[in-house]
Amino acid sequence: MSNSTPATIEDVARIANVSIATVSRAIHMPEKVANSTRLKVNQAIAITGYTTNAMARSLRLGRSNMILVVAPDIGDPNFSNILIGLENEARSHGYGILIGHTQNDAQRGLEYLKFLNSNQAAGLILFTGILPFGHQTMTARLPPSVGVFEPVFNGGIPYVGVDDIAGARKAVDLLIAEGHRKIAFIGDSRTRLAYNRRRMGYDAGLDAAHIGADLRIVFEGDGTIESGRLAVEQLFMRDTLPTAFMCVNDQTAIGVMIGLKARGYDIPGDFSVTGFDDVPQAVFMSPSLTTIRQPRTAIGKHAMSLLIELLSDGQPAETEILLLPDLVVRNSVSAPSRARR
Amino acid sequence: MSNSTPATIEDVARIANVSIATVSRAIHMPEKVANSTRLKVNQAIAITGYTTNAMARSLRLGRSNMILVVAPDIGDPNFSNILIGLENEARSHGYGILIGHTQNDAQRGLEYLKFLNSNQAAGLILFTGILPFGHQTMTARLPPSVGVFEPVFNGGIPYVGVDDIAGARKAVDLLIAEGHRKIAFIGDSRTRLAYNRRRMGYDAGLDAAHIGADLRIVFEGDGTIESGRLAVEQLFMRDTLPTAFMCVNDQTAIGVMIGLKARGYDIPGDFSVTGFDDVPQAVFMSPSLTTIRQPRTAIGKHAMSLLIELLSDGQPAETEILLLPDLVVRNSVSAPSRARR
DNA sequence: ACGGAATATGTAAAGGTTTACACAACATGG
DNA sequence: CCATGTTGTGTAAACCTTTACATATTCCGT
Repeated sequence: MSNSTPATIEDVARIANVSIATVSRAIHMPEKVANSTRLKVNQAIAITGYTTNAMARSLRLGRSNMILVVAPDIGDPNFSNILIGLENEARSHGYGILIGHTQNDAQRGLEYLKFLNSNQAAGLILFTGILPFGHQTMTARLPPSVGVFEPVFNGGIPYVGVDDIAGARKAVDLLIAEGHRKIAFIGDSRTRLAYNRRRMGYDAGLDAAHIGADLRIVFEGDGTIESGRLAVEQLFMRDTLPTAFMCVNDQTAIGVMIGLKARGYDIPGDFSVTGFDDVPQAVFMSPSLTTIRQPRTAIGKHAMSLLIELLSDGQPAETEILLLPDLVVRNSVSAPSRARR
Repeated sequence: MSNSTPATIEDVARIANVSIATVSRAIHMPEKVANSTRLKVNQAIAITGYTTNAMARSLRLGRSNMILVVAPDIGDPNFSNILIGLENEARSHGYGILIGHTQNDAQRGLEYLKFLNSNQAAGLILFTGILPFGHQTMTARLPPSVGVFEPVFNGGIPYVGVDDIAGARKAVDLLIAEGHRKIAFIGDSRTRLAYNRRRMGYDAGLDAAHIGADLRIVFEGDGTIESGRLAVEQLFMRDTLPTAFMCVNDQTAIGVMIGLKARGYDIPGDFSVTGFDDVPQAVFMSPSLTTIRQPRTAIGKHAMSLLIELLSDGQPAETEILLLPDLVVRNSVSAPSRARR
């Protein structure tokens, strides 16, 4: 019993006095075996401590019960909570997850492609634009896949993301409600889908409040803290100062806050600032950052359940799932100071 | 060639005009096959795009090339960088990693134990005290394992951690060098190894400077932000105020800073504060937190390489690897104010 | 009571790999 | 030139599971 080698289905069959086929059926199609038999088998399983050898099973079935999650950066604070969502959902459907990170290295990506080709994963969860998918040959063999945050190719692969437009709209609406009319938008790269969508939310919000767009206070950058700080510097060299900064992400917002504080301004007394993402440190900033929270765990959950659906049906129910992000009100926003209003 | 089903060893054998055994040998024991044959096989592999079916291989070999990493909390900011270290090392030795998190739930832990029993992982990386390892029967079947941060059982399983004593010593030495003599120690639970070790570093540092221990300024807590804040409150109810707070971890230090700021004190003007861990937000605090940095990536790397060694040799070269953490000097420490010195 | 369906179980093949063993070819030393 | 060793390759078994097919049993309606 406390043998060193794990029990096989044969051990169970011998003890239950049935064939191995019956044991397999008792486990996977319980309704197909007689009650009495099922009982015997279950007892034998309890005695032996038998667990199905996943490798043999996968080999026979031609697919594994593992799902590969490939992300560019495991250390990204956005990642871990999504992972939790992914993992919970996967486990509850009998799948395990396997994590790979490419560090944006094409070589790495290729390795994972190989991995997939050797049938080691039944499905793939793909974070924003990672794999060197130029290779048409490779993509042909890709297992069922789901993207996270942004669509992966032109076609085919469904994805789960966040409704950036609606999220950005919440931020800009808050600022407008507080009385701001001159709201700067500090973005990252125009090549990024998130930028364009959040910008659309920003534009729509201004439009709805009949505030004309002012391109002098709209910036591009690269989404880093430094890029936020730089945007502030540039703004102060011009003549049109905003009363609020709406930032494309929290990193940028943090940079903006640093820049403003370095110039001796008070937040939110002199300027209001909003972010997007709600990274962990947002709450530790002083003032704590008002931002739009990515529903990370939910994103993970949805992405995985979409993939699992794909795995069984073959057809995606929908090709795009956009989750609604929440506004998290903290202390970086207030009414504009009379002086500069 | 661009077939939908992946190529098998048989396809390669047919094209190279050899037996499948030779193909296998050409791959895994290249020195055992003739040069000419190896060439033919390699060409055939290139043509077919063959990759070994990992499941079949694992089944045959009786072990997988996957390593399970079990952690209580994937979202822990300490975790991701360790993961990077683990993953890099694993991949470079042909292993993949597989992540499970228990969320401190015994049921979850049990599931992973089952997983291990079904031979799905060749080895195990275990973060601080996670699995419900009371079950002696279970532990008997555990694959080669390595702990991270703290030893897992009484015996047997080697681990990789950080030299807490030396790390704490660096912090206390810095404070002493700055001129502090009344240094509070804000700990978490005495049941935790890290607490005891860091406390030892603290004691040793005071001792070396011939400063008598003052138990009125030594606290226990639970390692959370709130617990740090609470310690400050308690201190102010007594009469013996320190000039510096040495905290068992960054969370506690953050709490201490919040508590002190809430009372209107300036850091480091009125009080100096040190942490331990260097969590990501440490640098974003104001003032930024002087702390002891966990060499996270290195910890991951060492843990994995120890495990891989175990996997091949069976015997651990050493049973404990302690890495030296670095002091990260930021802005939360200065000389004590004259008034309270 | 009989034919046929429904139910329950067993037999055996297949999935892709590694490796013990067998065998062939060839080299070496006497 | 034979005995022996070395080198390279092939054959076939084994790893553990699932499932198509065959077989045996039971049940039902007529």
